[in-house]
Amino acid sequence: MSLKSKLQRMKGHMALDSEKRASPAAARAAEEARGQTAAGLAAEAGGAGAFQTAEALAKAGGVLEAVEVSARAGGVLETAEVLAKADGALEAVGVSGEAGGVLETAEVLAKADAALEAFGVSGEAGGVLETAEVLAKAGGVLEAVEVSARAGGVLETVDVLIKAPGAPKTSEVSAETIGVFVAAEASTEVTAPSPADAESLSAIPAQAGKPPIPFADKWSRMQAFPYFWEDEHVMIREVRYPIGQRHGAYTFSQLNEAIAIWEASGREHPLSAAGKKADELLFFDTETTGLSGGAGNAVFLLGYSRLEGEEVIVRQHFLPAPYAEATLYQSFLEQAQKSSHLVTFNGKSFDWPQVRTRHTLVRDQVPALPTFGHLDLLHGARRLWKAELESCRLGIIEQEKLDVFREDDLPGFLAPVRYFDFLHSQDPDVIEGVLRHNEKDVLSLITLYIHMTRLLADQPSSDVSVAERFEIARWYDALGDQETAMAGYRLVADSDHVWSNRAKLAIGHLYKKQKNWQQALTVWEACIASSGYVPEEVYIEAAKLCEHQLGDAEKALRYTRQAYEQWKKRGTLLRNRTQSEAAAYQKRIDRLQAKVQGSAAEQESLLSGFLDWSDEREEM
DNA sequence: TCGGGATAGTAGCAAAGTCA
DNA sequence: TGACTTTGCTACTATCCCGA
Repeated sequence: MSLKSKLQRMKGHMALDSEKRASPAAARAAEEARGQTAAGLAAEAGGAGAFQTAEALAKAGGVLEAVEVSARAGGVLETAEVLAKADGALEAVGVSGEAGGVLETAEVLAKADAALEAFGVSGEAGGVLETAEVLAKAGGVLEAVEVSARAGGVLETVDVLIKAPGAPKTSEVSAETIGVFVAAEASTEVTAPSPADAESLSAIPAQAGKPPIPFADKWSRMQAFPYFWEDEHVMIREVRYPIGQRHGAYTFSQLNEAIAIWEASGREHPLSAAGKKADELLFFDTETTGLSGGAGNAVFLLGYSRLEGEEVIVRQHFLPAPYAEATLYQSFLEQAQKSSHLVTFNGKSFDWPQVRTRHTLVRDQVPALPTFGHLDLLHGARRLWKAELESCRLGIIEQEKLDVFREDDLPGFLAPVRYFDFLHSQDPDVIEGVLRHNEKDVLSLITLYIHMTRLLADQPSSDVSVAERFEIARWYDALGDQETAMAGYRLVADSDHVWSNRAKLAIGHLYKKQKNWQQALTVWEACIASSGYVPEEVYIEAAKLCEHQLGDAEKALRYTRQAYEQWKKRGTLLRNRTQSEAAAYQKRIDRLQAKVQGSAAEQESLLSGFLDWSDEREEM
């Protein structure tokens, strides 16, 4: 049975009246039994007759009442077993779940091939984790994820499923899940609001001539309101934080300090915000329906945070239906144009190209995208922490560097699943996890920017590791800021860190660029004299300097031989490289040898000439 | 899974200097 | 004068790895 038909079956169960499923005779029995239930069975529930009564009720079609009674009587497991056989699975789990017997019930139902329904309802009853574990063992992995996603227990479920024997990889689950939902989305209509939901529409004041917003009260509770344009609407969620609010290691107000730091430093740097105001920086992140890029991949959420006065405002523009893209961009551009620079994490490669691609499809209807400046923090983060962190994903950096710890965060790979589910149900509860995930992302971008600024500006109060200091110096070196690079390298060179000699090598290179040959040689010779590991490059650089700038071929030969000996000892796994490098060493040695011998012969010749001349004098 | 930006490494070239 | 070496630059390629 396909997931879609299972879901429809599930809905069908919910809608079916139990009497219609029972025979007319059974319906009459149920009427009688229910009368008894209401009148007297509750009182008897604690007695030994509860189970039998429940069985009778179940057979008579009074499933719901039967479970309620037997659950109170403590006979949940047995009742559920009977009910499962009686095709009353869905209701049984619902009630027994509320009665606290979720795990046992689900186990029974899983065996009765009613896994999906069991999980759906028990998940909603709060027993997601346990149920998922049971279902995973019962082989209902994919269904477990699908339904638990609806029940809001995604993270735990996935965790359980990954650990379950024979479970597919997370990515496989999500890929298959996405596929299922894409198919479902293509073939189903948006669910009409129930009478209860219709009632909730009044939460947002009715606007003349505007269509009603499904689940308006839920949107309202999530601080989201509709934005109408050209007969369509998108939802805009807005959350405000006081500027003094802390997010991880810093308060938002420290963004102003970060900008002041760049102003004061006078340094040219790709991450510099010198000359900009805080509200010109848009900390931006999107959520999309996939990773593959191209026009088939829609951006359904444009989120950003921005300092505005004494507040940080998170604003999220959400696409409630695929046909409202023009409205999405119209609403976004109205706000975004107030800023001049995007600050993103991998946004140069991912987010912004996606936005550009999708905007192209509606460019005739909406304003052009502004030509933003763009600070992409990914590449800087990688420069600083590539050697130190297992990965430079934002989540890892948050934990290791920013003191930001997320609780109950929705994994990014489930965002498309949730979105397709939303398109199906229009229920904002389904998408809330994605909005909160995005909100955290755009807030963490502020914290990350403050942190990186403080490191790069080498603030006295910032706790910079030696490794970070070296990478920062290397960055300034690459940017041509020799003074800042030199200062950083010196601190590392003077430390007892393993990278001390790497820093000395770099300092020598800087002196060499400045044509300060003697200083370069002094640094490299200090490196050679050190007790730590000396890269061969240091010997070779010293040799080049001695040969070409200082005219000391003998010293150059000595350093080249030292480098070659060390290189031979160290060895290498790459055969071709070994041969070519060995040949290069030998060639250099031969050339220097010839030079040394030549100069010795020349000296001898000069000396002999002098002696000849002396002899001549003496002869005179 | 894929696109793309950044980085590192390499190749090619011209210019300058040195040397036989 | 030509061969060789280094330097500095540009262009290209390979690799990494991040986003949902």
